[in-house]
Amino acid sequence: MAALEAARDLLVELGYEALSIEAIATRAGIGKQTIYRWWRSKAAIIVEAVLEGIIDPPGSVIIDTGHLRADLERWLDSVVAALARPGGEALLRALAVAGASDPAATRALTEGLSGAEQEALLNRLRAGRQAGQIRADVDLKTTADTLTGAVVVTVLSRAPLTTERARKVLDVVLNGIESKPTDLTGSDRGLDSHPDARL
Amino acid sequence: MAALEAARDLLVELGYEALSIEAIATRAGIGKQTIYRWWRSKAAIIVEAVLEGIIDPPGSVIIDTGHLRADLERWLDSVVAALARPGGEALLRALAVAGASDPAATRALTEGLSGAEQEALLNRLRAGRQAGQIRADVDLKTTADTLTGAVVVTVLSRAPLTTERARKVLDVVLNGIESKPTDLTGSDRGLDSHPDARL
Amino acid sequence: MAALEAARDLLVELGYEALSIEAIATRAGIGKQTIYRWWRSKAAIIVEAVLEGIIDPPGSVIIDTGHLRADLERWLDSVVAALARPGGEALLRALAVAGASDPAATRALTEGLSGAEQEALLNRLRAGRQAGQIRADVDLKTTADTLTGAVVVTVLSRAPLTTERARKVLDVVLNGIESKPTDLTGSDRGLDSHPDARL
Amino acid sequence: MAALEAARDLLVELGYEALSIEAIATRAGIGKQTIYRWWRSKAAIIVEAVLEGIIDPPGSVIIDTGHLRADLERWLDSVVAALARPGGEALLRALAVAGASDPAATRALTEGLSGAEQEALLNRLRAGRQAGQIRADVDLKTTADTLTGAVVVTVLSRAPLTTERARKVLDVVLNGIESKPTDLTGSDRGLDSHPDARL
DNA sequence: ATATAAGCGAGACGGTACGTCCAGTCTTGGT
DNA sequence: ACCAAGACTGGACGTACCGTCTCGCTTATAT
Repeated sequence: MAALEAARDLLVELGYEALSIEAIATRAGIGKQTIYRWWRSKAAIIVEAVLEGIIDPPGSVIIDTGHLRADLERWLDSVVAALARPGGEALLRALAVAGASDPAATRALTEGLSGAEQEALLNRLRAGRQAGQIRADVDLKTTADTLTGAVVVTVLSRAPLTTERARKVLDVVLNGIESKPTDLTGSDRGLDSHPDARL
Repeated sequence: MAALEAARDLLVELGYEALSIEAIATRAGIGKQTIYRWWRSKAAIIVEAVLEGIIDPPGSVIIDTGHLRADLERWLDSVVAALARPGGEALLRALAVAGASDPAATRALTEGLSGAEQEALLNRLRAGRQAGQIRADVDLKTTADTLTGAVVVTVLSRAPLTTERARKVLDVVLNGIESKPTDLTGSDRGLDSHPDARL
Repeated sequence: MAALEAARDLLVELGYEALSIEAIATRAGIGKQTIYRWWRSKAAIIVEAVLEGIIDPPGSVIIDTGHLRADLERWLDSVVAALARPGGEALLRALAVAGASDPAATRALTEGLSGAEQEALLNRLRAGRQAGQIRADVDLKTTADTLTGAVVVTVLSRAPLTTERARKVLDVVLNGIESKPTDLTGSDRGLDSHPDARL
Repeated sequence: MAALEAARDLLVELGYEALSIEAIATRAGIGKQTIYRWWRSKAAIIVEAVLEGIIDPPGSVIIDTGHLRADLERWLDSVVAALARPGGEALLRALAVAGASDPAATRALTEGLSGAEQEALLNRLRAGRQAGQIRADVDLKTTADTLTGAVVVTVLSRAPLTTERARKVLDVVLNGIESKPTDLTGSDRGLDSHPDARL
């Protein structure tokens, strides 16, 4: 649909707030009414553009090599890379605003976008649990949300989202922060052969 | 300032997007120009109202009883309670939108609001580290962001933020998700030497 | 058009300067943009209202009974009567201001309004010339302007425009002021040869 | 007063409508309140500037050489010249608008400006009547108003005010337009040795 | 093959809010 | 004590969009 492509272009040029339905219609060379016939709001247009892949979302890659930490690192790296593309962070912010403004958009996004993205992440975590890499009593949904939450907050607060930061987040989520007084041998520390894991 | 109180009231009544500077001026019984003289944007008004305490942010209580987990539970409970107040979640969403719309607002919020809130949280974490309750190599800033991030995404995605959910988040962050003490054989550790583990 | 009627009413109530486009739109129950779509300025609205007859201009009646002086007297009387109507003088002043403010309005008024009004007057004068009642070398356009000019200045200077005053103007224009028939000696004519008489 | 000079400058630069009291105060380097202390309105400022000679009015010269027509021609020429100066016509229009907007300004102008200007013209006409050059029953005030009225209307209608036009006006007012059937000898025509009198 | 209708572009419409300018009043601080 | 400086409420400016509403002009079916 020309409207979605026009919306994408204008979103990049102007940002979400300055984006107007009128401008989308004009740019797309279609009537305003046609837009209203298909979408309820500005947020709905952007959401659909994302879900339809016209705006390519800050996609990420989740694979399963059997090594949980490595896979999650790879995933976080791909997220960082996706957001580092021009307009990547702006798009995530736009989606956040669209979601905050419109409950329907929120639902569509969490079901659609996260339905692809988060589900893949969850699957990897489930596999990790089955492989005994993840404690059985951990809530995997919470884990996924915690990981993405750290990313979202970083972007919303306009802090630079670097690979290092991603590593630190991963370290917290994988290892927790509590010191284990019962495990002074550092049995699992030795296994952590990544000296830069918490740079 | 009457403007800030009017902004607060209208924010609760209408939400951030529907909030207009004209309405704030009318409600406050002041001239529109006066608002423009003091604030650059709608976001700036809300930010100042929050920082000045006219809008009381979803504030929280952080105390130090020496028991880290209990203190963090108490803190998260207070956050949940604050957001459960009428307009609490809407306010957080409004702040997120304000921050996403206006870089200056982002900075002011992260420095001001988190400067009080997050700093207190960080202090508690530092105390915990000194007390040996937190691993020395953990990045405390990341920890704080991860905790708040989980809260923020939950609210932004309009999922119910319950005490249970808060407990689960805390469990992940405190304990991590990796199973360790029961798995001293390092069954999956062999993979750790994958050369591409941190690509 | 509702806008023109609203403009007319408000012009009478408030006067030209206090008249606002916003008030016209509100009174007419139309959007402000609609007004801007059709007219460039406040002056243009008033001008069109006059030309369309929504505001009926201080119209006058010019007939041809063959008796020049009587016809002009009748015309002037009708002008006086028209201006004596409530808002009549105010309207003329408003038109003067509109014309003074906006060159386009000036043109429209002189071509449109005077195009009807002045043309009729000119026609009567032409008929008078053909009938030998008016000197052949008199510039009729100048004559018409002189008559209306006397009326306009009177109104602009807020002097009472009475039938008596109209009669006096007519006397000047019809007869001239120079005493002639009784002064055939040309007592002051000797000066006529002054070389600088028309510097 | 600096305010009057600032008003004059801004009047030339911007025109009457675009002239603002705020701009006058700023330009004059004085407080707005000071202006309101001395003048009631924008019109009042302009009027006083004219009356005080800060804005020099389209002044004219009326002399008495004994030759009525020549003197009036000379006067009209000086009026034409004054209005031909840059901003001359604009000033007259501004005064017309000021007068139309503000009754007090009208009075001040007609008493002040015309008190100098018109009085001199009236005096010349009175002298002409005493010399028998003007019919005894002519209303001299009306005559003066008719002459100035023709000038004012010409300027307001944005028609070019030329010497030729002034001559034609003078011809009408001096000679009248009616042909004199009882004076076929053309006694007074011969005296009119100005072949270009009605160009 | 022609009539009917459905979808579309275009854009006018009544509105709301924008951000700016100025009116006219009031307060403050320096001379 | 005055006055420049300028903040204040109020209100109009002219613009941008909103979401609704006709308009004609395609196309595309259904008679």
